[in-house]
Amino acid sequence: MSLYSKVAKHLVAVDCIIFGYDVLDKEIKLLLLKRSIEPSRGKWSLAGGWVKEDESLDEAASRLLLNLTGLNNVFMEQSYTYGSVNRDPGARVISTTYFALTKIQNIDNKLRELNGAHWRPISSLPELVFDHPAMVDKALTELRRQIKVKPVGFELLPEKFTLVQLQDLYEAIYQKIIDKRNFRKRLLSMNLLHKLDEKETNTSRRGAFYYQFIQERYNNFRKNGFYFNLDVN
Amino acid sequence: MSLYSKVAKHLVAVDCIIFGYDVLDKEIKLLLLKRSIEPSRGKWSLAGGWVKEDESLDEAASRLLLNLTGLNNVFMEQSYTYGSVNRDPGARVISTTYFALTKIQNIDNKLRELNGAHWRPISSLPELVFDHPAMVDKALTELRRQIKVKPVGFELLPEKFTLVQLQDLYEAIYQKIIDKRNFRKRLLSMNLLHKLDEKETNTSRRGAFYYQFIQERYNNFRKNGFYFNLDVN
DNA sequence: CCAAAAGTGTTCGAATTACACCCATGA
DNA sequence: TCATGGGTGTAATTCGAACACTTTTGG
Repeated sequence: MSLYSKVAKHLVAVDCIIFGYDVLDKEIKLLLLKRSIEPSRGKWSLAGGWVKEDESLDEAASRLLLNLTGLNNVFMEQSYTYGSVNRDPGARVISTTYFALTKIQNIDNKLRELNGAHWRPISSLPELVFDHPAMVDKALTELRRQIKVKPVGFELLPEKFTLVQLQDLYEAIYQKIIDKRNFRKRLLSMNLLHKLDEKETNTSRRGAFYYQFIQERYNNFRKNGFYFNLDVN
Repeated sequence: MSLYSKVAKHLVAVDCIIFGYDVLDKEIKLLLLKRSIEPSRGKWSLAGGWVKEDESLDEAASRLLLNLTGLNNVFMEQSYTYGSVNRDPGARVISTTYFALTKIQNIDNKLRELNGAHWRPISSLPELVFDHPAMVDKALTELRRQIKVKPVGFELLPEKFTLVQLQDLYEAIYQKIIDKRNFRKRLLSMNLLHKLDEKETNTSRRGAFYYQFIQERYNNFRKNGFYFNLDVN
């Protein structure tokens, strides 16, 4: 510390943009909280917290997510660092955002409620504090970009899912209708999916087969890229 | 400040990955310095500095670039924030990187030399301190990604350039040979370039026509994207 | 007149898009 | 038996990739 004395130090926070996907109402949702402290107490915000002296930014983000949802080992990636002097009216705070993709049905709802966190669809978000709307925008843009190149979509679905559910997810993210036959053709040609014998029978009489992704191929795609381009300008 | 008392504060730095392109030897270069302070005094590093209390991260990065090169209003974009606890052996420092694209011939060489900064080709970088190699890698990946989607390549070229020079630049960035006819076809079909009457006559007897980009269309492309895909796997 | 770099079109194959009907099932 | 959502193939078009020769000019 002595080496770098006489230098300004800063409050550093981490804010998490936690995405979830609701298979039933086919909407991308964000996990949001009501602030319990001033400033802007009672307004909605992303899940945020301070970075401790002895933890990395990544660790801080994971800690926040764990405390809020009970989830560990979730897909999470740094998005952007917000450093305007007056972005937080309470003090000069520098904040790094992370976006996480979670399986909505896996989170610990006791923990969630204890923290006053709620899922809200991105199509009708409440008013967010500070520059949190910009944070959400940027993370969403990043999600749309990445989903073309990594199979991140699956992080949002349950372990077993139908092709219809998978397509619904992509349509929700792109906000665009996708041709069913072309979609299936592309996906199945990747040899990424394993068809199960089981059917999902709640949404239709006929039932739709469940699929799982083949873990090995999936990991490979995560590393080397995916190229599933639905070319949404 | 009082509102957020009792919270750890951090040293926050900015590091700039400053790219330049040398038309003559057709290489992408980085502007690097020898550290004048401990730790690692004498080793090479990116241009870095502390973030002041009353400036944003963006401002800090611009200030560093200005002090080092005399350049203002340069293409500069935040890349990533590095927050491992022990990344800097001297102290716990959180550092946000920015990458800048500069016209190598426009920088103030007096200032540059005064600061002990040198251009080094990315193909043979000296050993860099700390996690600076990772910072460079990430910025380079980002540059390669962006050049497909925004016409950022032009930021690295002089105002007037030949099609050969432009292609050389793309080849330097991609490390890949591009078909001359296809390259020109694509580029000219975008109506982005304006052919001048003047020729560059140093590199050939015949001479190659200079081009400029059409500012209006250029700005438009920067906003809305570009789709200049040379599809490098 | 020749060496050296600039400039210029066409063909082929692959990939993407558009598009409509049959199937299985429970009520 | 019928209403509902699940599942399937082919033809047309577009786009990207490959490829070689002519032009200009200073020495």
